[in-house]
Amino acid sequence: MLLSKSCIYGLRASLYLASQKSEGYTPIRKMSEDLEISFHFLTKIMQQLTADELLESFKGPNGGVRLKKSGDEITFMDIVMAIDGPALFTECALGLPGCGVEKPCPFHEQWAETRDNIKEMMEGTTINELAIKGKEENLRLTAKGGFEKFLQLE
Amino acid sequence: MLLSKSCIYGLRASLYLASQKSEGYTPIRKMSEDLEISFHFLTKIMQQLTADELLESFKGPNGGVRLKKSGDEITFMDIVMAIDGPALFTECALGLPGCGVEKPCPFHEQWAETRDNIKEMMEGTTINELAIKGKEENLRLTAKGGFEKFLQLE
DNA sequence: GTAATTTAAGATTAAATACTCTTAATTATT
DNA sequence: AATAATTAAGAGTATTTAATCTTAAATTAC
Repeated sequence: MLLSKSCIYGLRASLYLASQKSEGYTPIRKMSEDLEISFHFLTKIMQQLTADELLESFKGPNGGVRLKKSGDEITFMDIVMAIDGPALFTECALGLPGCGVEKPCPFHEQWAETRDNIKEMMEGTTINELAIKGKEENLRLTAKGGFEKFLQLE
Repeated sequence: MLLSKSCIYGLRASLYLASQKSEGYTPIRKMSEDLEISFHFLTKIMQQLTADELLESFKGPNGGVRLKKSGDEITFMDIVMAIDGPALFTECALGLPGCGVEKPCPFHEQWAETRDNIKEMMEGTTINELAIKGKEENLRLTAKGGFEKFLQLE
């Protein structure tokens, strides 16, 4: 699996937040229901993103979480790094410690090129870009429902 | 993590076998010592590759495992598919079931392109190619030692 | 200031992956 | 035939990841 479950949920939740019209906070309970993710598990993931300054949170009635910066300034990679960390982009595909240009494994060359492609793709993709695409084409963020399900009416 | 530990060990062991000069069987015990992989765990992985017809085995004295085909005909992808299966190349990066051209997620386009690159790279890399490179440049298959450690003298 | 709403944090449980141990089956050597 | 060397297979344990439960802290509204 490329990304952990936590990371996948964090990405879905970030797209959800980027698609919200209102500037206000969105309660995690509502997100967990819309996205069909366990509330407590999602809460932990939102805490990680909040600790990493990608989100900000507010306690109490009308509280919740929201993006701390514009969705244009948050990349797919930002979320991946915050939750899964850099391992995917630094570690040897054959699991050898310290594999790199100085002490490569036989597969290093191929993997270094490929993972740089993955990296560039993730760095070049913003969550706003994905959220806009999702809204325009009514794409999915859950097993079933379309995107419109998440658009906050005001 | 891109590949499971089992898959990583399976790949290292396959490169090891591809680098052997002799046509004979190599005992898993010896491989496990050279590659610093637990004997029983490696045995299970070798069983998987044998069941998938990538290796063949022989019991008893002078027994062991060896490549069933030439290392030129076994790709990196063959080993990955035998051990980790196709999930990496078929599943949605956001974990949505049934994500594809008909019912895509917002990230589908980017991921489909990237994973096709990974796929092509793995399909286009043979274990012989990597074994030869490893021998010529004395690269590593373990945390410490160089490749020469594995070359069977005869 | 009390109750309701919400995130934060820690403890616990469940499931998946990684690894180990034991026994059985096969083959070669003597 | 007996012994040793080896893979096969299944059961068992440990570690990691995923998910749940409980309590605390902050904030709002009445």
